[in-house]
Amino acid sequence: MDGSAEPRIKEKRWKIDFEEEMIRKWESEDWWKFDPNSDKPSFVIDTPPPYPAPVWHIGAAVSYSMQDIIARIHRMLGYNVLYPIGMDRNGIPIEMYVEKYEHINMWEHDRDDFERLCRQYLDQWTEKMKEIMKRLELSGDYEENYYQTDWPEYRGLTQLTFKILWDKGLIYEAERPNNWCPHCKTTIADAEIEYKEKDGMLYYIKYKVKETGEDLIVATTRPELLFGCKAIIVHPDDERYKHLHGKTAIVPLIGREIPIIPHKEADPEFGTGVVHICSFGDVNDVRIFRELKLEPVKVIDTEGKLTEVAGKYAGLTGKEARKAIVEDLEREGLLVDKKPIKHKVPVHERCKHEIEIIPMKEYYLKQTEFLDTLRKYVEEIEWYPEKYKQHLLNWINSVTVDWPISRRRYYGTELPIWYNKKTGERFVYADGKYRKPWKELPPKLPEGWNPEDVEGEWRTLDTWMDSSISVLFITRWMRDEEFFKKTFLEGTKLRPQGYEIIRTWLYYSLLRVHQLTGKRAFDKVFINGMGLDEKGRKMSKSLGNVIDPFEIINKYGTDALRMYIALETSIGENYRISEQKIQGAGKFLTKLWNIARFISMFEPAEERPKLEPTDEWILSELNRVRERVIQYYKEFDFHNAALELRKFTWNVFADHYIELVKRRARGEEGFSEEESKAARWTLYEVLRQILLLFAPIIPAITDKIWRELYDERSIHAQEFPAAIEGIKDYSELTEKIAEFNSYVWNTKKERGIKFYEPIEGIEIPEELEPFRKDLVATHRIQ
RNA sequence: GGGCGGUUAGCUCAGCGGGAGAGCGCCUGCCUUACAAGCAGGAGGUCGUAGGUUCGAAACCUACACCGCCCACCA
Repeated sequence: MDGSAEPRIKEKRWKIDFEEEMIRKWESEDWWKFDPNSDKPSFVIDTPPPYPAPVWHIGAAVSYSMQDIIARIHRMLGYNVLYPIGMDRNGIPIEMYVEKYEHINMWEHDRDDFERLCRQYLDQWTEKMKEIMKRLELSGDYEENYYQTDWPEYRGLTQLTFKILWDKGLIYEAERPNNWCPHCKTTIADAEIEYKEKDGMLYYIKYKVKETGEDLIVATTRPELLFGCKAIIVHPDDERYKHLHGKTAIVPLIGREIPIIPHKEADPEFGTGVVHICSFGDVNDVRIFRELKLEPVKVIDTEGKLTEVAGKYAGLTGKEARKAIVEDLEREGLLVDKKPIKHKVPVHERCKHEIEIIPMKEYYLKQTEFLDTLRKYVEEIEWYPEKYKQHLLNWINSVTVDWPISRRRYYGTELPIWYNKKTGERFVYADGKYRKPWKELPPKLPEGWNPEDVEGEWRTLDTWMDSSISVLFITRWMRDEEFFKKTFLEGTKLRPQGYEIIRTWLYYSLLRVHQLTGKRAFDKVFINGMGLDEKGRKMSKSLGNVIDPFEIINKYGTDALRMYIALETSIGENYRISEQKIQGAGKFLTKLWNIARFISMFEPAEERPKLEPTDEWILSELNRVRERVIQYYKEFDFHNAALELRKFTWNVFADHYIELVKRRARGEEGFSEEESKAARWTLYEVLRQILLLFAPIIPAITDKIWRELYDERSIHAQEFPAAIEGIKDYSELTEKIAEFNSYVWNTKKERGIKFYEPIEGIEIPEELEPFRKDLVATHRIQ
């Protein structure tokens, strides 16, 4: 009989509409859920909770797609995968947004109402964000294991960790010079600082030496800080100034007498080689003040304005003061020179405003004493790719001071502290329930405290205090012992994230989880690269090269985007996003669809028939590919898996095997029913395995075909296929077969014979003898 | 200043001790009843520069140049 019929797959090509159809189907299914009762090993993915925003960056879409590929791979490898979707909603960005668009000032607005406004916008965006994530085919848990970092349940846990660490003596309060953002009006940690190259002016200012009366020229970019000047340093070996060691300098304008000290931090090559040490121009000043036990002077206040120590300049902003002071110095002949200079200034990564170093009373979390343990953890973790291990080590090695964790902001988790105004005592209380100390009392007060005298803390915690325990939250630490054991204690824990938050999210997570549980937070860390534009530049609003993921998805579909991701991005490398490439990757979907459509014309053979050598060849080649692909998957290398699979599917299976068995499958050219059945069985089997192996990367198209041809139950509920047993291994001959086919096609072309017309005088090489019948039929060799 | 990564076909990149490769683009011929978003064929590179190790180097070593990123106390 003729084994072919009308194809069961009707549409001529894969349509984007099918993606939405699949996504809707998945929503009502359960294969993506973590099953607490399963005996399978747990695999926990501590996905980065995105910060909700009205639009999403294509780079983020790519990163999250990669995480989803990893999740799907592990389900199909036989793991019980916990893949929660979370939203990070605490912190400055939403506050700044509300201030801008509601035209209000946070400090002048009622706090309750301000928080309500924050929540209102966040809720709106959170829903939008979930929609985007679903449309990206992210198979995370949006239900039972969904979370938000501003949930009472989450914030309550953060407060509980504060209390635990407080009781352990790891948190303390101190007044120290801190990074202060005058724009956000809060202290920030070193990890939140970045450096920006700026044009500045280097001013050469005349100091006097008291003992000798000579001039001493100091070069500085910030003359307004001279009110905080407490010392002059010169390099110990600098011949020009050796005679001044131990002498006294007089600060211009204010006449303060300060010591001249030899110190190796002064670079003889820079400026005049003379440095004035002021509170506080930079971390160097902080260090030298501490080293020399100098008493700091507060020159800049929390508003970024000069304090009363600046006399007539008090109340001016730093910039205004600088201008006025420079003018005055110039008038009095104290300014000898000024030169433009390019220098890097520290800015707050959130708002990009220059930070000041100001002594503030804040709470600190001890971290320096844990660095050795963290270094050990870093070595134990499996890194994908390995090279980012060094990034974290570099950061750990640069940590020298404890982490300031209190923030002067509103939308965050408050420090769970109450103060007794009468006695000055402090009460730290938390039990897992979220409380706002500035508006409510704890369930109990220390003995002898009168509620009338109690004042609650208003400050919030650094948002990294919340997000750094995400892995504990999702594994239900302190909330569900059994779940925690099954996931955190017994499971494999993966942290996938971008490299830009290695020193924050990853570092703080390792630190905090260790402090709280004594355990290493993760077994594996996967660092994804960053999306650049076609020319290799960062995407930014100012360059106007930002791509909206929805533009791409509406045009080419999510599967095409994901195929592009797998094909084009090496693990951990930055990648260039170009529409052309996404379009190119999408071509494979059409090809795969048509392969399936072609195969769907045939009756599937239920039982495995006796196979022909050509069938054994493609199956043995498939066995090899299958093994390599699964190995790649285990190493998170879906890039090479995709390349391998595409090559096999397109350039071996479609181009050669399908061509070789077309006629046999149809039962033409005198092939027997048994022989035809063998071809049909093999076609279905190879496609089945290709679909399974491709499913994590292109989930919609593979599932659509799967359901049409194989099983109504989703392909994503399946495991990867096993090797095919009991066949002769012809995989060594793949090259030879391809070469022979090319040779015949070439010859026909040279002789002007159409591909489907017969040809004479072609010898079949001896080693291809087993495939003679299929070769003869395919090429119509006479 | 320190560290890491890179420099291979027009573009993007893989290869990391014995045949210089892929995708996209380009050229030529084909509507061969799965697929023209396809099929078949083809052009194109002294593998950044200079040394060295080796029977043999794009790959290993050294130096240099250029590019990118990270860290750091340029006041």
